[in-house]
Amino acid sequence: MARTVAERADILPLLGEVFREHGYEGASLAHITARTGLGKGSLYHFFPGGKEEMAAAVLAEIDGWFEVNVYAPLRADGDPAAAVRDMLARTDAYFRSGRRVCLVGVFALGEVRDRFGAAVASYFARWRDALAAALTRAGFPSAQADDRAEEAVLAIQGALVLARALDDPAVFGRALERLGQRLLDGL
Amino acid sequence: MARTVAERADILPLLGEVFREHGYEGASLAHITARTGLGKGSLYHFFPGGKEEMAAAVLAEIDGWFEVNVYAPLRADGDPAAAVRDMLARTDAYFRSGRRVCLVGVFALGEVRDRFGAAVASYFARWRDALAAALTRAGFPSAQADDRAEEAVLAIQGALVLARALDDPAVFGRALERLGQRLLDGL
DNA sequence: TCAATAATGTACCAATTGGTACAGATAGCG
DNA sequence: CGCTATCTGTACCAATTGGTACATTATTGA
Repeated sequence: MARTVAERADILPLLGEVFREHGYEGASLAHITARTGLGKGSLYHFFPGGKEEMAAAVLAEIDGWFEVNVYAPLRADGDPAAAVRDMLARTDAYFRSGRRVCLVGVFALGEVRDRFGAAVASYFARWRDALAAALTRAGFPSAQADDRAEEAVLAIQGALVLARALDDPAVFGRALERLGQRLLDGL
Repeated sequence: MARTVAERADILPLLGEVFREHGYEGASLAHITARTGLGKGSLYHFFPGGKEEMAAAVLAEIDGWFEVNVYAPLRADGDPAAAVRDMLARTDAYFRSGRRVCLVGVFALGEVRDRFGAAVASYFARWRDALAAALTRAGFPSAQADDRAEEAVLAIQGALVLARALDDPAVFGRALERLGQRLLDGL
């Protein structure tokens, strides 16, 4: 029988797309096999735990990507203003300028939040805290940094919801624009 | 056989809860019969169109509630500042101070958006436009009013996502607080 | 080359899905 | 009372759900 895929890691992005589009419950094995091109045999070989393990692996991969590309740079020494601008640019790229939905946000709203609650909470809490750390380094008092960071993380999620609801990705761009102007305002 | 319910309208709030908690796909007939206490017979008597008709009816009911209690007051003559404060109070009450999720937002993120796209888009567009109208009456230039209105609607949705993700309803209260302070700032 | 391991397709499973059909039961009304 | 329209439970349906079992095929390292 034909060998299809080399690495388990190769199919995580495909899996991510399926969960993003259909949510956890809606992502049926039929959808998954269709999108990944893998039969049940391969799927359950790579993920013996079934759908739950697939979703957990996808969450972990996303978490890792954000840790490396978004959170860590925010915490690192160096110009905090540049770090914030960088974060916005990477966020815009990741979410395809508002055309892509946030898997973690989708999971947060669904009943699956109970199953992956820790991963979901950690993703957002670390984003918020890393941003707050950058703002603190930039010179804001701790309370103000926390407040602005929470507002920014929340605005990104809201912008993704609204962009998709209105079918207008530009909403997302405008939200990031506002954050770029206001996050570091009043230093 | 026992008569259970008098009005079709009486079960819409129950249906709304089920869709809110499980999403469209996740809201199985089993969940629905359990929550409403109605058997399939009654359900399909009230909603011959099945789940789709149930979801549409719930969306219409929510839409109507917001039209009367939120959008119309924003558009009406009278003190725009008071209207905005009123909107925030009603929003806080409706979403149970962040403990309740927005059904329309949930639908917007899911694949059901394609099915109910018009209703979903209209809900958010009318909210944004009604708020922009109030801000314009308050004296803001049109462009600024539009920008602030979009930001506010988006912040409300984002706050609901973040509140649920972090399992911390207080996030929602803080977001509304910020909106109250900033929406009318700089007149 | 050849065994061991990794990968894969297929057939199968019980449970659940949304939905239909319909025979009863109930309620309101004259 | 009795008639009619409304309501409701039950049995049933084909399709799909997530998951298992297993024989077969590739690949790899010795």
